[in-house]
Amino acid sequence: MPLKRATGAASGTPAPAAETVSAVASRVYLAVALDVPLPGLFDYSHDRPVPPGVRVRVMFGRRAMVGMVWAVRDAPGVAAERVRPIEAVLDDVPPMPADWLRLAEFAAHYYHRPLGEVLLPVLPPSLRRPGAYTGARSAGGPVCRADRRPGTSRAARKRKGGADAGAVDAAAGENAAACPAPDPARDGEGPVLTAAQACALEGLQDLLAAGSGVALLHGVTGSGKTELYLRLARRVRAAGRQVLLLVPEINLTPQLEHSVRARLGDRLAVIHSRLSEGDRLRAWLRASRGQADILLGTRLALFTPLPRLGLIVVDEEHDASYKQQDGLRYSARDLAVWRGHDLKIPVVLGSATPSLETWRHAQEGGYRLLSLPERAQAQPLPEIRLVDTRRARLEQGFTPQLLDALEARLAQGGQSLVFINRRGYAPVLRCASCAWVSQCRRCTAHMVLHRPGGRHVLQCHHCGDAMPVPRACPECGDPDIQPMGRGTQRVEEFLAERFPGARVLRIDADATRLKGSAEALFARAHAGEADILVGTQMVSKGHDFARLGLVGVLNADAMLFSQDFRAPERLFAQLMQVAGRAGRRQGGAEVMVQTDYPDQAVYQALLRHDYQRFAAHCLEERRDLGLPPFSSQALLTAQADRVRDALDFLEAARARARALPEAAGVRVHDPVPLRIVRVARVERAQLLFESDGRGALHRLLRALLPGLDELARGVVQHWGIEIDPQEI
DNA sequence: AGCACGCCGACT
DNA sequence: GTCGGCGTGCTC
Repeated sequence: MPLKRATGAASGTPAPAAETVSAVASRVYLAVALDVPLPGLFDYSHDRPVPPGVRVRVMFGRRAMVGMVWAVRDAPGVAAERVRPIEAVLDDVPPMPADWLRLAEFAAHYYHRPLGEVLLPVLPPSLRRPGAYTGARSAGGPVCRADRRPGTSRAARKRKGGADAGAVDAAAGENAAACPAPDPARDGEGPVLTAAQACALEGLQDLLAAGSGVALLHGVTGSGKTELYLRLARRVRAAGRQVLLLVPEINLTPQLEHSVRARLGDRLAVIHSRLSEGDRLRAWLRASRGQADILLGTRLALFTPLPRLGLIVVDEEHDASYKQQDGLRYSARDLAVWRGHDLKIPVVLGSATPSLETWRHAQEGGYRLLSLPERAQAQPLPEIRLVDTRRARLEQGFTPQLLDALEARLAQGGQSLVFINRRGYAPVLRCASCAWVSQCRRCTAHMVLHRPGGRHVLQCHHCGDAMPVPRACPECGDPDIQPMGRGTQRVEEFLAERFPGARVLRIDADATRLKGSAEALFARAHAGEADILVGTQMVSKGHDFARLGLVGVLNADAMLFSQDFRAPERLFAQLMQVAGRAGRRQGGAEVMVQTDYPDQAVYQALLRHDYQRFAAHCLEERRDLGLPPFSSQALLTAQADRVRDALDFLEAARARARALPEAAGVRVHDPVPLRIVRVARVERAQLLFESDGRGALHRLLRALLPGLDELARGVVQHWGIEIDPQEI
């Protein structure tokens, strides 16, 4: 053991000489998880054991990193001379609790990623940057950000002096736990429940009484699911426990935050990725110390330590946003169910159109099914009409029927929503005389025409590349280049021209890019400051627009013929959801879906608002084809300069997989290029693994994946594994 | 993933 | 003569 190093290395943590001496005698090794894409843990030496779940600063190669202690060992797993000392033990927050560590361990194992890639990225950013720690305790506030401006860090250091409060960090959680302080004045029960709500609430309370289990709250749009969440939350809190309330999108937090505050008071914290670092850390600390009773947030909020967690609610559980699309590709909904099971606490999944995975569990009795078949305020569901576009004379994509309906609503002073799931002005620009189209230089995709405030720009939605619109065709010089098709901007422009008196408001990712603008736009929509809303799926979720009486859907068919076997399910959910925006407060609402294929099963089910039959139909199909939820899938993805290399790698991986004894019972499909082969000059391909049993699939991956790096070397830039992929 | 080292082309 | 291109190799 390198004695010399023990004294020399203590630069970060000055310790009295005597302590150093005794420390050397009891040198230990800490297995540390680091956020690097390498398997396993890394051993560092230290003078005394440190409990798992404590952050440490270490040197890794040439850079300083924040890692998390996972275990204490008496001997290193690598040659002793390679082991370096811990630079500093970061004690600004208490060790991460055991249940949190279990959750992360499960996620790492299930998604086949190293522990460090789970443990660290899910922490607030200021807790994982090596420079952010100054030794100042983070009690009560924005912490020690030494890497920021000197002024800030001085403030932090000043805080440290007075704040011996920080020394009781660990105790703070328990203190708060002992005295939940709900405001009795605000603890009213809220509106009178419908019979169905009362019945569902009873079921949910049984679940609470039982202490654990999963319930699916299947309620049509406007049936008052939120009201039930609030009542449950109130009960859970009264029992001294915390509630985690997950929503799919950031845009849905303000509305729910408002409801929660109004009914349950201010012991609420909100966590999502658009928060500033300071706000995110403060919310995280409040929740993890038990100072907040309700934590409301998007998928990343799932990884907040909650010492008194008593209930998890996943609203709109079917929503694809719960699946993280980069880094660790976890499903927050699935992990929420796991966390609930692990903690033996109830989990409530809510949706008007549950995912087929969840629906099957509910059908087979694994989840308790609670239904709200009617709207809470006695409003009928909107009447849905399919408008056949095959024989219609379209004006800018609109049928005369839809235009008439818009006009009629305007005359009545009602609000309408035109839904088109395509942002920008036009999806492609085309030359009238030659074959030129606005192709992205770096992707196998068209560049989309955008007209922000009258300026014209071509923009690639896949790589973000932008360029000015050419005045004439770059190929043949013809000045006649035309936008083809339409997106939200063009629809907005058309409607403003067509209905000069109407106030048209567009809400999409472009209009809400700036911080706070989404909230402002939604506020205007809610306040009735718009007669016609034009929007993408962003407007279709969760919002409760009081005067909205008409929904028109353009271009729904685009989703109909996707390669993805989940496309019909998603289209149905999407349409049910957007239809559900209409007529929540008053009757006579209508939804018009323009389509070339009115006979398709999806549309027919939609007409009848018949989720159950549609789900049964889909499940039958899935069962016949051996698709999820009747099988488990994993996707091996590869990226290379040329798709040929990616395919070759996947082919080799497939050959290797098939040679393994673990391949029994696992279907290994053919490698295929992705539909959009090239994005940002990188070409992609994938290989699907499928198995009727989850265990067999994971055993094969466990045997296969460790060898793939070797196979990939020099052939592909990157490869990855995605468990339970949502898009294929 | 970073971040080094390491060998071959166009510039102050 | 150097700055710098990114190939490949390592990180407890």
